[in-house]
Amino acid sequence: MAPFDRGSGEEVSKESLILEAAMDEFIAEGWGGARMQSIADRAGINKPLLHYYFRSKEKLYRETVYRVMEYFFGVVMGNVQGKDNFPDFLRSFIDTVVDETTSHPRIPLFLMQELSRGGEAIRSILSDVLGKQNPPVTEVMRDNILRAMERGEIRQVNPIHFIMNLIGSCLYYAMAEPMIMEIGKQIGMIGLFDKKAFIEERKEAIFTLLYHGVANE
Amino acid sequence: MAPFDRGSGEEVSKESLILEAAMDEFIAEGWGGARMQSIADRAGINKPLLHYYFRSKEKLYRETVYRVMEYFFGVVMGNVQGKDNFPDFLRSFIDTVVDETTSHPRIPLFLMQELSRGGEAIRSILSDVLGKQNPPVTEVMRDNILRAMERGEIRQVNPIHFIMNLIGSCLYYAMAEPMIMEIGKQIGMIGLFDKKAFIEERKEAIFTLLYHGVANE
DNA sequence: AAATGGTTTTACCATATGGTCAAACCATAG
DNA sequence: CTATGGTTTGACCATATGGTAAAACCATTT
Repeated sequence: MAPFDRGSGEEVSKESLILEAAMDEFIAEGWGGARMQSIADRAGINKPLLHYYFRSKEKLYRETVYRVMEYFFGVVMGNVQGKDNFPDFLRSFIDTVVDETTSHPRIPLFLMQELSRGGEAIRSILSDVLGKQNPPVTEVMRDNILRAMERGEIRQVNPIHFIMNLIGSCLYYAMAEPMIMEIGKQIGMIGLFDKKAFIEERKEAIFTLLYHGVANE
Repeated sequence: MAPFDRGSGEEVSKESLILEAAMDEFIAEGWGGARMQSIADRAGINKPLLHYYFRSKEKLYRETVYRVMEYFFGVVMGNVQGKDNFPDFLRSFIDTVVDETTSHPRIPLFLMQELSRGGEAIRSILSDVLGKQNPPVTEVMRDNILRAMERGEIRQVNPIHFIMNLIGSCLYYAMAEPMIMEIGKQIGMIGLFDKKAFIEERKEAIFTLLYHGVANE
């Protein structure tokens, strides 16, 4: 299911159509390169109608960022909460983020691109989105790590660094795929390429590395 | 030293000035949002002069991408080659990439942004840049990992996955700093903030996690 | 001094851009 | 049928964009 499908069967609301189109355009062209006309074209409508639904480019953009983050953090939350066992938690997070970003690689790239605009927007939106979850995913993750440390299951680590390593590892492939393929070819490490198998391998590799990295043997 | 300084003392060549300005602009606004006028302004020259030195926006852009990659891969190469001991190699790589990306966070964001345009350009440029190094950094890294595996110093791992986890971990903070700060605040994990100390902590955290992750205890 | 050749600037163009307005459309309610 | 109110459209505007032509500048050579 694509990020903005309202799910409810046949009819796709025009707003959703536009937001899907907007995301495609913004992610492909960047904020400054995105053209309202192109968004309209992608959505199969005309430009004035765009402005009818979303008054300005800025508003449409912010709404896009908001929905993307809400969607993404929602999915992660859904798969991560309730896992009170550290390996399960770790596996769920990795599986979710890797699967999600490889099937929608535009999402992390879009957010990164927004970060490269300075990060003001993302900061306020992030605080909005997290504020609406309770508890926020971020807290759930921190607590999982803290609890595992208390139980002596893992070494003492600073959760924020562990989380960064985890997220960085999970996002990198989807974001940098074209580079990875080139490097893989260069060093003869990627032969005939079965993407699905590679993704499974990837998830396993991340889990093994990070789990061994923190586990008290 | 900034990426494009020609180093040679007082005089800064006009090309370098322009490329610096171009990078600032492209990274802040994206390919489509970057304005030739802004680049000219940043460089303190006028627009026709821009076209005099770099015929078109496309050419200026490609040149920027090329130099950024050449610079970055060069720096990494310089610090990583000759480290035939695995922990040294790992430390050098982490130190280099973390320091480099935190002092020039625009670099990874710029490349990611280029990836979000589709990755065609980056693919061909990457193959160019790696082709001019001999051996290419990528091979040096792979070989370091393979040798450590042969020596039984580390577990059997797929080098390409290890490299991805390594790069992902090293890049993530610089790229996502505004998000991290927000999350850090949310989960009360970042107090009064000493950035320099945090960076050192970060490098240590990456090294410890990844080294324990692969080492044969 | 005159000529040369690289550099810099002024004035400009065709086109594309975000955005608007008023008219047209169209389903539903009275 | 007619009125209502949300939706859709064609025509349009002020402005900004990448790019160019040609003239002016200026240090060096002859």
